[in-house]
Amino acid sequence: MVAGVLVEISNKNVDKIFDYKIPKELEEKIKVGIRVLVPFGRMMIVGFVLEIKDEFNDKYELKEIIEVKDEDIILTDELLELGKKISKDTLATLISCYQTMLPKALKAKHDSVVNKKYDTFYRIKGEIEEKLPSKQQELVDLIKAKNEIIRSEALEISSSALNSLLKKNYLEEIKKEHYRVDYSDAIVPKKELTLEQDLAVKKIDLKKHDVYLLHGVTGSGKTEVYMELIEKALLDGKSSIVLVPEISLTPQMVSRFQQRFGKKIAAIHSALSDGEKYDEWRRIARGEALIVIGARSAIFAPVKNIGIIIVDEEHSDSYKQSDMNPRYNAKDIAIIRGKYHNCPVVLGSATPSLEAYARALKDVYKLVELPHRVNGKELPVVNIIDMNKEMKYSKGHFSKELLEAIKIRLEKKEQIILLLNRRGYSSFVSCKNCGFTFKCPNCDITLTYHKSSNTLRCHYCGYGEKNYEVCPSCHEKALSNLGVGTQRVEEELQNNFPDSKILRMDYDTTSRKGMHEKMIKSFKNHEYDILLGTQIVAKGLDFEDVTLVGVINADTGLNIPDFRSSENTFSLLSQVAGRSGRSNKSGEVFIQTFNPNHYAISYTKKHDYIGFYKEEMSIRRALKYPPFYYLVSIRVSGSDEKEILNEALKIKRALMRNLENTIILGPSSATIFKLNNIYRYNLILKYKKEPNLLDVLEKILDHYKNKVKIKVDVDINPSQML
DNA sequence: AGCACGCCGACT
DNA sequence: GTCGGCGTGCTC
Repeated sequence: MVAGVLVEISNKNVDKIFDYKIPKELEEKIKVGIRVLVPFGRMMIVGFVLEIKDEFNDKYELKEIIEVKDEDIILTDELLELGKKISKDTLATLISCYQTMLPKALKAKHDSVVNKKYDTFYRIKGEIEEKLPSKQQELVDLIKAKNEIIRSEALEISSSALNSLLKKNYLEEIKKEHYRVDYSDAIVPKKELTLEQDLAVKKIDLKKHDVYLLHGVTGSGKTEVYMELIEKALLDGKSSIVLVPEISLTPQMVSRFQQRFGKKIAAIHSALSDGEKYDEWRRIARGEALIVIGARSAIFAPVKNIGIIIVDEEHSDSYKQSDMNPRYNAKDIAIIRGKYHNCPVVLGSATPSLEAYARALKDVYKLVELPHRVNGKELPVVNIIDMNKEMKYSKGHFSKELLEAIKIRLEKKEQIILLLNRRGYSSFVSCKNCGFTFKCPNCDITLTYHKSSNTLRCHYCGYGEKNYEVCPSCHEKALSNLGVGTQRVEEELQNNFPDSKILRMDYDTTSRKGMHEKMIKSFKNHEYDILLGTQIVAKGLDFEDVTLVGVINADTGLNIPDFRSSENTFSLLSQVAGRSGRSNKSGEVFIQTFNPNHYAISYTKKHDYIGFYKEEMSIRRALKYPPFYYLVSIRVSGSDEKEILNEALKIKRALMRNLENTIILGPSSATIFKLNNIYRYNLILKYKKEPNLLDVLEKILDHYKNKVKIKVDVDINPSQML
């Protein structure tokens, strides 16, 4: 017998099946989907068994498999097929796909580090006829009563009694695996659904595959809908996967699932150690955990009989892996798995991605709506503050209106959330007088300021011009590059309200394990009056006493050199506005901006998703961006700047020769042009229909696969354009 | 990935 | 003449 093995080296040259003889003594143990140790060249390497066959390849002598690494199958047929599909769609090596599907502990470099832990239990073995000393008898009685007993409990009674019983061979020893993560039992029964929620649940057919877009305003109770659907699947004996953008940022969501479903859940998050992740993975594989909740990679959870897949906050770009291969999108994987299991996939959001909403309108996805808040209240009133006017009176970060509103809420002892938008911190030039920013005439993307050359450049097409002294719009000498730090804003806030208690939450203060959760708890307990933070404060948090939300600088996000910057800004502002007035008290929102007329801001004020959608779609259509066109970004990087640019141009020419209906932009320098002495150039492809595209790209990658000095990375449907 | 083979430059 | 540079190719 011969096994086809894929070795654990992520390199296009060895990304194929190598055949090995199966020694007689291993024949029983070798199964498709397990890992084995094989000799490879002069090395010993772990690989995955992908096929088992009879016939020999007699061109050369085959080597033998050395040993078996797994007793149980770790890649099921479904996951094996899924890996092949991802590899094909993303042009990544097959082995890299399998590796991302598995927890770290199952990868070659780690598997000696993580050990399974066991608990020892004892049971009575047969009849005991002799008369036992009292302590031993006590122990025997206890074990008889409980059927079995854990070692620690036995030791509490008497270690010597236990030892004597063991010596006399009266006890049977049982080893049970000890999981490092423990969940308490379910304690909270389900809430009564509102009519609207109930209707949404009924629209989703659990018996067949369809993709649903659940468009529910902030506070409309999407989570209750998810839980009801999961419960229905559970009654049918089926499991579920729930994806959330970043699980460490949504502890409230996890705890609600835990309270409702108890030990049936497995929460996979970054705070878990490799060993803990491994334990969770095995609990899932054995069917002990039926509800998996986690970030992007949780879509690969080894659940068997899936009844529903939920992707919460589907507009989030965190579902796309963009920093390494395979550059996959968990939403795509969700749909593939949904088809395989013939179960629905529910994409939920208050501000759906344009792609998803466009598909819903075309009936590719089924649209389910939750237009009202569960508390029956209207969405909070949003006030837009024109900071161009404000800046004439004060030089701080706060407008008079916002300060006044904070004062009133503090007096009423209500809570406040302030968002300092730090996304797009990269330098761009804007006019302090009129708010003018420089845009690329070809791409409608904010130009990035390059200090060294004093130029403004477009990172899409490479367009560049010299920086200006005077604002071309209002002719004032008021151009500057903007940037604000949280500490400075905190100081200013404290000076204005010396008696208020301010909690600052950003990536610096929450990086320590568990800090984020602790902060949320203390804010919920009213230990603080004001929560000041970055994007973190916008994510699905539910604070009853928050009645005022302020956005200090709505603009920075608009100036990110990315065609999605308006969409992302609209989405962020809508999300953070939704934190206000979630219980009985009605809420209000203040948004400070230098662009009060920008549509991303004016539609936030009106809570008008559809209006925003229509306006943004017309821009996307005109400029040939998704969802009208598909994008591919190609990055060429290496240490020799001239050579890299040259190769990028060669690739462009090759693409132009082989593709008919594709627009090719660039090469242009990447946002971070030089990183660790590696230069990076980008090409961007836009196309509607190009059947040969994957083949052409594959050929280009093949051409560069042996070149050490030049690296070519392809990102299909990139989520951001850096 | 890791290792051997092989074909040109500066050295005991 | 040789030691060693890393560019190229191969691993069942």
